[in-house]
Amino acid sequence: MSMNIGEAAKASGVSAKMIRHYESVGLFPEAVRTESGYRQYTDKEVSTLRFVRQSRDLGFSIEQIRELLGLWQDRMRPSRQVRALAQAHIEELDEKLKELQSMKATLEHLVHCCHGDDRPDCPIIDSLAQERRGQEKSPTAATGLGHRRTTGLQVGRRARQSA
Amino acid sequence: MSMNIGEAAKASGVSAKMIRHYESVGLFPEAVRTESGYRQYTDKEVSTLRFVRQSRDLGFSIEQIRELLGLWQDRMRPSRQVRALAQAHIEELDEKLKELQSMKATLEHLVHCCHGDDRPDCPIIDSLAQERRGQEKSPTAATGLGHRRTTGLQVGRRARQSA
DNA sequence: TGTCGACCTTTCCACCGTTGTAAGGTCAAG
DNA sequence: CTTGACCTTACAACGGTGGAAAGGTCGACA
Repeated sequence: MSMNIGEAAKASGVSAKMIRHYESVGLFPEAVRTESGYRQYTDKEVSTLRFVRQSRDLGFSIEQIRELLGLWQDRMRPSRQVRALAQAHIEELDEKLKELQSMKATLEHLVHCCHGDDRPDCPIIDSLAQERRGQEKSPTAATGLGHRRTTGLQVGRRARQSA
Repeated sequence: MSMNIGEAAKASGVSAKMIRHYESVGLFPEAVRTESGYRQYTDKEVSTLRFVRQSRDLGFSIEQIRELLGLWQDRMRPSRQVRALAQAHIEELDEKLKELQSMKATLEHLVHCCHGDDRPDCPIIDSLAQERRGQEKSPTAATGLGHRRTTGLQVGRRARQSA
C-alpha cells in the first residue's frame, strides 16, 4: 500500500527524478514523508502519476496537465472544458505537423534532385546557399517553406526508462 | 561592404543575438573587430549566415549545420555526403512526424468520443486516468501510441523577428 | 562641448522537459 | 560493521532562442 519513490516510479512509468520535479513545480502535492525523509506513495498517488504520464505521452505540456488534473479531480466539470483543452492541443500538434511536413517536403525534393554520387555539384547545398530572399508578406513562396520560426510546442521526449 | 552586426543580422535574417551565439559555439569564425570592438561583416559572411538560416529553417541542428558548412566550403565533396546528411535528417523528421500524428490521432479519437457538453462524464479524462499498462514488448497497442518517449530531435523555434 | 538616441559590447537568466552527476543519509541483508 | 541498493538535495547540461542588465561607442544636433 505504501511505497518508496522508486516503486511508485516503476508502477506509474514516471521516473523518480520526474516525480520529484513535478512535486517541486507544484504539479503534484508534496508527498508524505517517513521519519527519515523518504517520500511515501499510495496507489491513489500512483494513479495520478499515471494520469500525468498518459497526458505527457499525448504531448500535453505541464501547464495543460495542471489544468487536466484540476478537471479530473472536479467531478462536476463540464466535459466541454476537457474537450476544448484537447481540441486546442490538437491544433498545436497540427501546426507542428504542418511545419515538419513542409520541411520534409522541401528536403525530399532536394534529395530527389541530388544525384548523390562522387561528383561535387549538389543542388541541396546550392539551395541552402541561395539567397532566396523571401520574408515578404506571402509566406508560401518557392519551396512552400516560410522561414518563419515556429510556435515552440514541446514535443520530444527522451528514451524510455522507468526507474 | 563592411557592416556592423545589426546590418548583417538584417541582411541575413539571423538575429544579432544568434550571430554572437553561433560565433561563441564555433559554428562561425570570430568576426573581425573595429578598434572599439564592434564586429565587422562582409557580404561573404552574410552569405554564410544566410546558409545557416536556410539550414535552420529546414530543421537541421547546429551540429548538422556545422557539417553542412564544412561540405559547402569543400569544393571537392562528393554530393553523396550531402545527400546522406539530408536523408538522415528526413528520417528524423519522419520519426517526429509519426509521433505527432499518433498523438493527434489518439486525441482526435478521444475528442470525437466526448460529447463536450455540460455533463461531467468525459471519455478523454477517463482515458487518461485508465491504467492501460502497456510497456510490454509490442508497442503498437490499443491507441497506437506506444508510451515510449521519443528521440529528442530539436524541432520548434520561436516566433520570427529578424533583427 | 554636452547630450541624446541608436547602436554595440558582455554576462547572466528564463524557457521547456528530462537526464546526469555529486555528495551525502538510510535501510536491510550478510 | 560493511556492503549495496535505495533515498535525499542541489546543481548543471542539453536544444535554440529571447530578454534584461550595465556598460562603451558613434554620429548628429544644439
